[in-house]
Amino acid sequence: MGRLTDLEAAALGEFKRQGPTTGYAVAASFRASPSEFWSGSAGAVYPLVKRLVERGLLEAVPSGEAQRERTGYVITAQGTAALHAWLVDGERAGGMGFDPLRSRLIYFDLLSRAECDALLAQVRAAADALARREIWPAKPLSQKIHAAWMRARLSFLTDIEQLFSEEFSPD
Amino acid sequence: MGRLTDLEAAALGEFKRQGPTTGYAVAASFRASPSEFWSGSAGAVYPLVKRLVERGLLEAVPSGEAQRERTGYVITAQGTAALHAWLVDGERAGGMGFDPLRSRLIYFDLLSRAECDALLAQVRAAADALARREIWPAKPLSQKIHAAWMRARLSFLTDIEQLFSEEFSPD
DNA sequence: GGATGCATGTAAAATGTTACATGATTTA
DNA sequence: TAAATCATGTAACATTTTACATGCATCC
Repeated sequence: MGRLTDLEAAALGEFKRQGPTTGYAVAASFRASPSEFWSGSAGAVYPLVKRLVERGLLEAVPSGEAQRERTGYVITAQGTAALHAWLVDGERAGGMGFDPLRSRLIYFDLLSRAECDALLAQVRAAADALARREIWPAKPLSQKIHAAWMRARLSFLTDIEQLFSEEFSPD
Repeated sequence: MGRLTDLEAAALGEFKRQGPTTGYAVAASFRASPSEFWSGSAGAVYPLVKRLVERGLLEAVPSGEAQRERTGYVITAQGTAALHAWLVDGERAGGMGFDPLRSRLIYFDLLSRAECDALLAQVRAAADALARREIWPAKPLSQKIHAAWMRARLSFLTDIEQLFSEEFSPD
């Protein structure tokens, strides 16, 4: 048993979504993510797929007559159940997660105003670029979720800029 | 050389903030974080401190006459430089990070409307609780940053609820 | 014919989790 | 005096990164 890690769940989700597909394709999906959190490295994905097969959550499908080395996998009923349990886990879904800017802001008092301004400007530029980015899978709803996230992130940035300009200004 | 990981940087930041202090105290700070990302487990922190000392970023301070076993550490000039470099790294600061709800929403089509509503309700309850939470360190600015983040997260949630109610309603 | 992409994997190293183990001190 | 907190650490295990290695197929 044991709960799925986020990576395991995401991999199962991709196998579910993409039907019988390869570890390579799932790794590529991870690499295509706008989040730095999903490296999609071979060293992470292939052993992961192996473990999921051993645990009965994924199943290899026999390749008809393969001209090229290639193993397709599908999610099993057990795998779907495990993925579903991960999906509806409200406790974990309600966590704060990780944000690389938020982590830094805690120590913002070690920066000068100029450094702080420069940092926020770079983050805003990155956020603008991410907001414009087409995400994968190219489904309208996914794009809307991404847009909603980026909107929230930009409004956070605006609040922070406001907060810091007050902080630095003489009062 | 090598860039600092986020955990290394956060540890250095805490040693910097708390002055000569123990690994135990820094671990406790991590555990006090509202984010599930900072476990503050002994097995993570003590080996980390050891590595940071070996790399010359942290330095043990001789304890006067210690009644209890206890090693205090301070950040070195090199450590401060490394922490600073991490802080102003706009490229990393501009990343999307990890959000446990966002990760799940990608696979939202595997859920029924009722499950989806239940999940979002739980996440909203968690976000409300987090928004009210006093964070550590109890500095007004930290609290304001936390509040700004939670505001952004709640506005994201509202957008998502709106989006999904449109998605589920017959059109 | 060479670059790129598809496809799989491993090996070494680093990192982190979980659980255990110890013992002093402080508080109720 | 019992429980909680301070304080340090290790051992086994799981996971992930980085880098290497291979070979086929396709595109230019």
